[in-house]
Amino acid sequence: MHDQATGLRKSITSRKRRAINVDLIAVVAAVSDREPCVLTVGQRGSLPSGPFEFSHRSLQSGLRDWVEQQTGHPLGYIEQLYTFADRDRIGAKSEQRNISISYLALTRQEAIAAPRKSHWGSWYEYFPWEDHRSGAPEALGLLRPRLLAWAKSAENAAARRERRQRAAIAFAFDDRPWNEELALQRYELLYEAALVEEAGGDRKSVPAASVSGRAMVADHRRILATGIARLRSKIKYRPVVFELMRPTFTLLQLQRAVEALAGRLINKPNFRRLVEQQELVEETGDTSLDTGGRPAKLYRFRHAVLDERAVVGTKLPLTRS
Amino acid sequence: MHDQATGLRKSITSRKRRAINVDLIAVVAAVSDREPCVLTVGQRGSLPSGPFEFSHRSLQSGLRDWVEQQTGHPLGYIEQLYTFADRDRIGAKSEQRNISISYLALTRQEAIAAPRKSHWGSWYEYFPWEDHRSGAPEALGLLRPRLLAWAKSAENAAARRERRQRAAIAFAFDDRPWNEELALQRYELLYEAALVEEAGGDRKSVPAASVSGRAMVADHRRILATGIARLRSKIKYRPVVFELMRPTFTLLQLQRAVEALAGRLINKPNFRRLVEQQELVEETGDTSLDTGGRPAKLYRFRHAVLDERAVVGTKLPLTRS
DNA sequence: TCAAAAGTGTTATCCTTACACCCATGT
DNA sequence: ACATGGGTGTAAGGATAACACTTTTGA
Repeated sequence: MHDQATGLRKSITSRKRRAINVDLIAVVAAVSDREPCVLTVGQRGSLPSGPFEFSHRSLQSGLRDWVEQQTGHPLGYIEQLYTFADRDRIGAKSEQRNISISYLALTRQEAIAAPRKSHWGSWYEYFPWEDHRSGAPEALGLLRPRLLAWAKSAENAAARRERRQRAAIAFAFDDRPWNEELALQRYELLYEAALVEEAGGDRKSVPAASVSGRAMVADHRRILATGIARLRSKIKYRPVVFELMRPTFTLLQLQRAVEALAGRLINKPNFRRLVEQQELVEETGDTSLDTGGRPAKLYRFRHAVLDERAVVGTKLPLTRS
Repeated sequence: MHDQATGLRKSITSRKRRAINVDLIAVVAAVSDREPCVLTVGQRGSLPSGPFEFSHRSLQSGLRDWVEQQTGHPLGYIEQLYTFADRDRIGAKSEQRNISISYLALTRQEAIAAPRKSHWGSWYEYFPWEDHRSGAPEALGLLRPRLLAWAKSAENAAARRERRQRAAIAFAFDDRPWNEELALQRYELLYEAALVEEAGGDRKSVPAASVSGRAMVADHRRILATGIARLRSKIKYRPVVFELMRPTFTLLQLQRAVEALAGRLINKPNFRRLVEQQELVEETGDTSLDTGGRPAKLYRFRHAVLDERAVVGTKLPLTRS
């Protein structure tokens, strides 16, 4: 049933075989304990994906089918990320045009039915420089001189200054503030500077995986970076975190989840006020005892807010540091 | 050169003819004097569009090619809007799958080379309820009872309440604040309530065009609504208005442009402070005499801001009303 | 008793909003 | 003189950020 569309790839228009293939690809995110995770398939780190086919009722349902088939994981919240095209030369007589439509999906990790060959990995295995919850990560310090060297290696003064400035903004050099939403720009910069494996070139120029992060197949890591950046900006103005939470949770659990996504720490009292004042949650009446300290009130998401207003925000009270 | 890919549409996999067609479609926006405009082609109101083809170097360059070919208009700033799929039944033996990748493009109206069969029309011809610069528009008052009637006509009490509430939020009933960013939700609601021509059904249920707006081909008006909503939210946190301005401009001209896009009035002193304090512009040293009053300083956009920081905002100091 | 986490209160600061007012030009 | 638009100053109110502090449990 799933390969009705493959005939398309065999159509011939001239001497060269030409085909347009439409792929659906998903960044499936969850938060486990305090770690933000992404779902991959296979050994080499691929995001779940598959061709859009005639049997699919819609793009989203096609995506759901593929992810469920490849990982056994049903998807809840889905939003589109970006569509891009690549021209792959497969052989001398064959040229393939790939259109990839990428999505961000949010779930809870325990909702896994049958893991099959799928794997949950922390975001920060792929992007070690993105986790600032315990201060600036070591990877960032090790990347800094290499980025500066890359900037210096530009041809003329203008290009050097421009590279230097882009790196400084994205990676918060010279006492600039860290901006967690620039995850995509940072990956792109590292790619340009050939500091990640996917950029090709000689292996020796790429730092160890603990610094440059785990590579993924093709441009999947770039798509993951897109998803992370999107989610980090979205949690600030839409109540999407709740898609990642269990039905009931404590406020600190909620805070830890947001911190995991943002890769930064949040001021506790201010975060609680923000959440409560926006009426995003309501008490269940129960308390959780397994907190390690004083029992905490349990809350649930007030789904009604989605109807009540065009929600404007869950802004983050980030700590200055 | 442009029809190499059409062979794809003829590939046959079973008894039915099946084809996947990838279309590129553009919302091309400009601001003329005080009116936000969109570029259409043909008599019936179509957005410029065409199939993505093998000869195109990329999706964006394919889009540029089509728009330039159909309207004679070169594009500057482009951003992707959304990708969606539709299943069109063309005949008994033929089924067509259409994937449309939509874009928002910004230009200056005077940049037109040769208008051909293209036409600039005001946004508010298509969406008369969206222009609140002279207070709540008449169309809104006329749509209100029909939306309420639609809400009342739902099957059960829960559905009635839900429709009522959605309409109230989107259209600012019951003294709710008007939110210009909900342009898409408003169009979708009117479509659902069969108050726009595209929804089909009997013509009599649709109000006059001065109330329900000018229809467009297929789902083009929906795509236009998507573009408007995106632009209205984007001007608040990225300096994209400048793509629509002449190289030099007065601050009031800039303000009028933003007001045209937002469909709302802005407080003058606060707007000026905002723009200046964010260092988005610099004086040219010249002044404009054709203002009808005291000569105004001319400014130009400081392109450097794009490099200096990950620009966070041009928030709008909207007036309360 | 102490550690750990829950939870509250207060203050300084900045940004937004509203509004009042003066300036320079053409008719 | 006055209409039109350019341009500045200020003050109230709300949101944010920082931090000090109390409460309740388990070990």
